[in-house]
Amino acid sequence: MSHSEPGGVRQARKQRTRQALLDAALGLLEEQSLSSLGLREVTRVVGVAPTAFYRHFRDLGELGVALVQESLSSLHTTVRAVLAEQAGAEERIDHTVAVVERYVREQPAHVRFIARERHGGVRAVRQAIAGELDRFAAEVAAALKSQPVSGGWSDEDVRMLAELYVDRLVMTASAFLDVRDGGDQDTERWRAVACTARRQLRLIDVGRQYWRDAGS
Amino acid sequence: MSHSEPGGVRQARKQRTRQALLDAALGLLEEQSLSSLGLREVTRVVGVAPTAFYRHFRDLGELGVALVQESLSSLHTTVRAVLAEQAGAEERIDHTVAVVERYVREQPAHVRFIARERHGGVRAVRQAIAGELDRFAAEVAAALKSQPVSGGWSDEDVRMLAELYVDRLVMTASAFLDVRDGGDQDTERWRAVACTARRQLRLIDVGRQYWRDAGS
DNA sequence: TCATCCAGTAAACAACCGTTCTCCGAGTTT
DNA sequence: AAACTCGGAGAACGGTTGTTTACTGGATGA
Repeated sequence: MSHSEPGGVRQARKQRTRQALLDAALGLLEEQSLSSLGLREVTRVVGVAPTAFYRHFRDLGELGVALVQESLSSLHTTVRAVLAEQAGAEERIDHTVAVVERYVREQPAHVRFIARERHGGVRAVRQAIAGELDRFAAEVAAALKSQPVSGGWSDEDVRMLAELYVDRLVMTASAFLDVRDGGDQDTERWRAVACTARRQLRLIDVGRQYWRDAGS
Repeated sequence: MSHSEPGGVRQARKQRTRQALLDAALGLLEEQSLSSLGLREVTRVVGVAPTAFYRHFRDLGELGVALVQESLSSLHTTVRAVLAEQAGAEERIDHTVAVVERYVREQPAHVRFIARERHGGVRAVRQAIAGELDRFAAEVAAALKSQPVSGGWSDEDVRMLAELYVDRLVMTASAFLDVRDGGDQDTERWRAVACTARRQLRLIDVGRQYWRDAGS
C-alpha cells in the first residue's frame, strides 16, 4: 500500500485534515453554539497550528456551512427512500419515525447542530439550513403530490403540508435528542416520544384525508 | 415629585439598571447567541462598570433565564385570552395567527431570543424555555379538553395535540421573523406566511375533528 | 446625626482570542 | 534531478475576556 494513485496523495492529506476540522468542530458544538466556537479551539483538538485553519476555511461561518451539507445529506438520502416506497399511511408513518430514531441514535451531533443553528446566530449558516430544508420540502411536496390522496389539491396546499411535515421531522428529532441526553432511562421516555410523534403524524394525515379547499 | 415612598428609592434604582442590563443583552442577542455574548459587552452598552454585573446576576446564564421569563410572560397572557374565548374554529384560528403577528411586530427581539435559545448552547436557558413551554402546553391542553370536540379523547391525546399547537405557534412566529429581517417587501411574503400558518392550523383542526382513537 | 449598608467604581490579573507575516519541507511537476 | 507548490509550523501583534480585590459615596435606618 504505497504508490498507486497518480498524484492525489497531497490532496488526500488535505481533505483528511479538513474532515478532522469538521469532526472536531461538530464535537465541540455539542455543548456550545457556533457563534461562540473559537478557531483555536478547533485546531487545538485536531492537533494542528491555528494558522492551518485558513488553508481550508475563510472563517468559522464557512466551516458551519460545510457542516450543514454534511449533516443534512445523510438524512436527505435516507428519507428519500421512505418517500419513494409505496405503502399504507400507517406503515409510512411508522417507517418515518423509525428512520428519525435511527438517525438521532447514529448521528446525534448532526441532529443537534441542525436544530441549534437553524435559528442560531450566524446568518450564513441559517440561510444554508433554510435552503437545504427548502429543497427537502420541495421533494416531500413532489412525493405527496404523486399520491392519490392529493387529488384536487393546489400546489400551494401541497407545499403547505410538506412544510408541516418537515418541521415536524426536525422537531421530533430534537425531542428524541432531548430525552437522549436528559440522562434518565432511555427506553421509557424514548418510547413515549416515539409514540407521540407517530400520533401527531397520524393526526396530520387524518386532516389531510378530510381536507377540503377553502378561500384565503 | 421628590420624597414620597418610605424607602424604595435604592431598590428602585437597582431594578432599573437590572432592567437596563436585560434590555441591552436582548438587543445584542439579535445578532449573536447567548453563549457568545460577553459580560463586558453588555455592561458597556448600559454604561456601567463590568463588575456591576455581579450585583444582579451570577453569570450570563442567569441573565438568560431571567430573559426567558420576561419574553414568555407577555405572550403567555395574550394567548390565554384567545384560548378563553368561545368562538368557532375558523375565528379562533384567525385570532391566533393575528396575535402571533402582533407579537412578532411588537416584540421581535423576544421572539428571536426564544426561537434561538430554545435549542441553544446554554443548558439552563434551554431548560427554562422547555419548562415554560411545558406549562404553556398544559394550559392549551386544558382549554382544548373543555371543548365539545374533544369528547372521548384521552388525556394523552389532548396533550399530544396541545404540543403540536404550541410547536406550530413558535415555528410560525419564527417564520414571521425570518421574512421580517429578510428585508424585501413586508406585505407580500408576510401575508403569504400568515396564509400558510392559517391553513396549517386549519388542517390540524380538520384532523382533530375526524380523529378516532387507535392503539399504540 | 451618625453608623451601616450596598450598588457601582477602578485597577490589575492571567488567559485567551483572531489574524498577519515569515519560513519550512515534503509532494508534485517538468 | 531541479524547480515549484502549498499545507502546515512558529512567533508575534493588539485587543478582549471573566474575575478578584479594595474602595467610594449616597441612600438607609437607629
